Amino acid sequence: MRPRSTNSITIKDVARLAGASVATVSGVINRKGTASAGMRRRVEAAMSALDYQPDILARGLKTGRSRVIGMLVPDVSNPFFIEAMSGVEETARSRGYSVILSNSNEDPAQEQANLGVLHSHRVDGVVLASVSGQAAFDRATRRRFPIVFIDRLPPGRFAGKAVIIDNADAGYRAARHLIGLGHTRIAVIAGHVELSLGRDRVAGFRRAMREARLTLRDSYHHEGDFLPANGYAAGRALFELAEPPTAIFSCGNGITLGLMRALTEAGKACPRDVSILSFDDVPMANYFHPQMSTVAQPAREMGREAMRILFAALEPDASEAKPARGNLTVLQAELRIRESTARPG
Amino acid sequence: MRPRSTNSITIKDVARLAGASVATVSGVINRKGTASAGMRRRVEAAMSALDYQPDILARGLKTGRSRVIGMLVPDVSNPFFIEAMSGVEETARSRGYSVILSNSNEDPAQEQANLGVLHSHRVDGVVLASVSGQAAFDRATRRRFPIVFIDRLPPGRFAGKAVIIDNADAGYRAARHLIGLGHTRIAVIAGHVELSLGRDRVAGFRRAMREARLTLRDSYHHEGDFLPANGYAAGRALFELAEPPTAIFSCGNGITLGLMRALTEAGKACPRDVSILSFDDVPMANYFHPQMSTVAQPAREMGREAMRILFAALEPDASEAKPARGNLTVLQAELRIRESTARPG
DNA sequence: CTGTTAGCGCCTTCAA
DNA sequence: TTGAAGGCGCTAACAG
Repeated sequence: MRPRSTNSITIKDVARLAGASVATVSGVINRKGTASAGMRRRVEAAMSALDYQPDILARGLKTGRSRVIGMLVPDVSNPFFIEAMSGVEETARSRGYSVILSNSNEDPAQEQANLGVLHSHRVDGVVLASVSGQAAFDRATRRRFPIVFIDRLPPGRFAGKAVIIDNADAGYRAARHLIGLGHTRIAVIAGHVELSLGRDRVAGFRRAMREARLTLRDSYHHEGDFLPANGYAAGRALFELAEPPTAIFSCGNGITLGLMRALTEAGKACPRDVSILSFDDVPMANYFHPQMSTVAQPAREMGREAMRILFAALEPDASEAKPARGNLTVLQAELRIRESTARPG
Repeated sequence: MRPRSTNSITIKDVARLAGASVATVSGVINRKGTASAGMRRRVEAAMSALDYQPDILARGLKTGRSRVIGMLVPDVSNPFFIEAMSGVEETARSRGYSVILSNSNEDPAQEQANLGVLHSHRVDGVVLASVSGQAAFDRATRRRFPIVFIDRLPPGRFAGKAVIIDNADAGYRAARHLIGLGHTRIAVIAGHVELSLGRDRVAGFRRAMREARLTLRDSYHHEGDFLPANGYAAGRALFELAEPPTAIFSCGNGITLGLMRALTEAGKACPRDVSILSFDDVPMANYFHPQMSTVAQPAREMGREAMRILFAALEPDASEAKPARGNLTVLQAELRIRESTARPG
């Protein structure tokens, strides 16, 4: 066995240099306030002289807490998850935690495996954007670390904690905006309708249509996943219609990308020929043309909130304990109207 | 002290259920091949029955290896780093390692702090896109974990490992492309010229200009950082010139974003009024207009390569040991010509 | 106020 | 082929 690198300095080295015992050193590290001022100063001097860093692994072995939390997302290149991750990381670090980022590649098996790895690392908690809701949740439950779901709710009965947005409302308001502009031929490109988030967006959308006594023709309704390919295929089909829609609601940023390409290839212009309302506000997209009108999810805030909930479970005694809300934290999406939506030609 | 969650199952539980000793179980976990076939089967059955996951922290304490590597970048929302990180994560996972992602926010102090945290977590190695080259490297050296630098080279004498691209060549080819198109009034918006990567891009660019007997006017040369604000400011200045450039070389994707906004506000069209050649190929950008001609860095490959180098240092005996190259791995950028560059009006 | 010490879960000699 | 025991660095009793 290869020993730990020999020049790694331990609490013993600090104790020796400071002329104290390891317990004393440990005490000042953890601010137990049980050491005299003089002693504390000597210990602190020794620590910085040696450039000592406590071994969190060893500490974790003793305390049962690793000070690491895991974040597991389906797609690390999706700006939405990046933004959420950024919120998680920022909040975690402010409390002295680190984040292991894990990618499930939209693959349930991968998700299972990664959950196992996170367990192996004894993460104190996990923020999970799940691919395969139910299964993951069952296993996760057994594994016994707190999980906060984000963005996607596991199907079926769900008793865990989650931070999501009100997708039905978001879909509803999206439709209202388009309808208010005067559109009647409105299409929707949905993502995974097996996921509640996918279903809800469409449901809210349909409700607004119904209220306005508008019908959503079958040919104006596409389903699939959240990837550009889906948006592209749907866009092509839509633009080839004898009577194409004058407005399209795209349920995800990936879908929108594919849709934009289809639009270009069809020789159409947005919003002149067709209005496009997208989900997810991708900062970068606002530098290009047309600047997208979007239903913006507070991604970073979702990450922060998920961490707050996790901490509440991890450190129930922490001062800023939140009043115990329900298990579901529902954030509101926000309509951001820019250039891509306009009155019908 | 709160004990480790009581239902966490250990190697002892597995040994008991399998009717073996912990040493035997440890042997089959680590494939030492020292247990009988029957025993091995019993142990494996017990492990899966109990859904046992070895405690990597405890293992690390013993072996001195955490099976975690750290990745520290200046800006997690920059697609370039995301892409690189993705390559790192993928390669790490394939070898049984996890990745702690850390954000220095372009702040040297933050970088120092995070390096300390990573050390505390006893990461086996670090992939670092450094903000403050020299200082970070000094401290890092003392900390004694292998570091592979990526993208940015620390200034001054540098003896560590790094994966970068040939920035001078990239700048050279960028200029050649614009010159070949017939442009003579060519501007460049540089990033941090304190960083070698920033300097080199401009140097290569200038060389090509010189060779073509073209001059780079002072008013056509802007410096700053890699953020959109810089691109925006430079763009405004450029477009207000009595004789504005017909082509602009932007040294980073962030710069390009700001530049595009300035372009729009100036009422100009690309490439009709001005050609724009950008650094960094951001996949998303190709769905918008105009599709960007770019000098594409192999970001994901840089991440992968950095991990390979790290593994070579971590596990020198691994079969796929690379022939010992120098410390610097230089990848080539690739010119991807799309719509944003054309012959001058 | 400070020192001694028993483990946390695991891996690895060393004996049997 | 298997079992017993020590110790990695740290924290928290418990003694002094």
